[in-house]
Amino acid sequence: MVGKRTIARQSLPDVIADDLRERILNGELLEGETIRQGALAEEYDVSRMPIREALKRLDAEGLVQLTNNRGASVVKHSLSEIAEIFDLRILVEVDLYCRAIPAMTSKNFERCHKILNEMEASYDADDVAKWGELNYEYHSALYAAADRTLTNDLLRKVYLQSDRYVRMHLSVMQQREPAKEDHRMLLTFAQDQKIDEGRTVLIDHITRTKNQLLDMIATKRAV
Amino acid sequence: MVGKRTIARQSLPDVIADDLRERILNGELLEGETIRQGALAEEYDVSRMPIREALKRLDAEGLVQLTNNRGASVVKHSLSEIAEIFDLRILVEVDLYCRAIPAMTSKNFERCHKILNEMEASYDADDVAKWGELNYEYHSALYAAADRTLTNDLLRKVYLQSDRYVRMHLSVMQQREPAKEDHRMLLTFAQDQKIDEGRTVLIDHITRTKNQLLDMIATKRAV
DNA sequence: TAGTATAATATTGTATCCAATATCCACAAT
DNA sequence: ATTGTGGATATTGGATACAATATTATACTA
Repeated sequence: MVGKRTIARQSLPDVIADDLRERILNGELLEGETIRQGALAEEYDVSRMPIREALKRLDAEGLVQLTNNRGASVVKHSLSEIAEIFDLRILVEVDLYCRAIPAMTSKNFERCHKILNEMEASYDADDVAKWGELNYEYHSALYAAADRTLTNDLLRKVYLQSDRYVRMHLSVMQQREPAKEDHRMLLTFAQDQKIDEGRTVLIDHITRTKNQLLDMIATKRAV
Repeated sequence: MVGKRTIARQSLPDVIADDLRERILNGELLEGETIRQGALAEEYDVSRMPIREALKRLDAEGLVQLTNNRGASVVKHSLSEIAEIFDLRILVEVDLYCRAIPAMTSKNFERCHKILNEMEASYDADDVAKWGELNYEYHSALYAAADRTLTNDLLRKVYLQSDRYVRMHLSVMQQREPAKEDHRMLLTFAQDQKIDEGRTVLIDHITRTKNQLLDMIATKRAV
C-alpha cells in the first residue's frame, strides 16, 4: 500500500505464515488445536523447515503458542485476556489518534475518505475478512500522520488478535452499521482538530465491540 | 522468581538467544553490525539451525532485523524511534501502574520493598547488567497486581529496547540519585493509593531518562 | 483393577547437504 | 571517470537424514 514497493518478494515462510494466519483468523484452525509440523509440511508440499519458521513468526504475533519439545498450538485466550486485548487497542489507538490529529494534512484526510467510501461501498455480502482488512487500513490511515512506526507495528499485532475474535463471532452487519457513523465522526473531529471529542468516540467505538464480543463469547463458552 | 518453576529446561536456541541478547544489550554487538549465521554457528559450536531460530526470536523481540536473503543485523534505531520507545514505555507503564494500585496487597508492597533494597545495594557494586535486570523486576513487581499478562509481555519487549540504550550510556549517566528517589516515591504513592501523584512521578521518571539519553546519543552520533 | 514400568511410535530438534540468492571484483564500453 | 556486465565467492534458504524427546500402547506387579 501507499508507496512501499515490496522489493524482496516474499519467501516461503512468509506465504505459509500468511496462509496459516488467515486460517487461524477465519476459524478454520480452532483455538487450542495442536499443529503438527509434519502434517502441514505435507499439506503445503514443502519440508518441515519453512513450516517451523512460519510457526515461529505466528508465535511472535501471539496467534500460536510454541512449547519446547511439544510443538505448536493455536492460542486460546481467557475472557479476561480478550478484554485485555481490547484495552490495549484503546490504549494504543487513542495515543496514536491524538498524536496524529495535529499533524494531519489534506493528503491524510483524502486517503481516509477514500478508504471509508470503499468500505461503505463494498457491500460484498458478508466478506468478514475483506471488511476487517479495510477496517484496519482505515484506522491505520487515520494514525499515519503520527508517524510512529514502532507503535504501528505493535498495534498491528494487537489488532490481529482482536480481529480474530471479532471475525469468529461477529458478522459484518453487526459491526458495520454502528461503526459506520463512528468512522465518519473520527474523521470529522480530526479535521476539526477536536481531539477530546474524537478520543471519546474512539474509546466508545472500541469499547462497544469489546463488550458485544465478550457477551457473545461468554455465553458461547458457558455451554 | 516467584513460583514459576521452569519445568521445560531451555533448548539450544533459548540459551543462544539469551546469550546473544545479552551481547546486544551490553553493546558487544554494535548497532548496525551484520550477523553471520556461519560465524555464530562456529562460535557456539552448533549447526546453523539453532542459530537461525535464535535470531528469529531476537527478530521478534526487535533486537535484530532479518532481511530475506541477506541475513541479520543488529537493529539501529533513529533518534525519533528511541524517543518513541520511551513514549511507549510511558504509555504502557502508566496504564499498568494505575490499574495495579487499587489492587495491590501487602504482599505486593513487601516484594517491591525487597527488590528496592537489593537494587540500592547493587548501585554500589556498579553491576550495570544486574541493575538493569533488577530495575525491570522492580517495575514489574510494581505492576504485578494489575494482573495483565499480555500487557506485561508487551512491556518486556519495549523495556528490552530501552534497556539497551540505557545500558549503553548508564556508566556515564548521573541519573542514579533521582531514580532512587523516584522508585521510593512510586511505592509510597501506591501504598497511599495516590494514583495521580504516582502517575506524575512515573511519567517524569521515564521522561527524565529519555531526555538525558537522547541528548547523549545525539551528541555521540553527531560526531 | 489400579498403577507403574517399559517398549513402540510419533513428533520435534539438530546436523549435514544441496540449491537459490546476494555480494564482490575484474573488466569492458561509452 | 562512470556505468554496466559477467563470473567467482560468500551467505542464506530449503530438503533430507538422523538424534533427542514426548506420547501412546502394552505388559507386568501389587
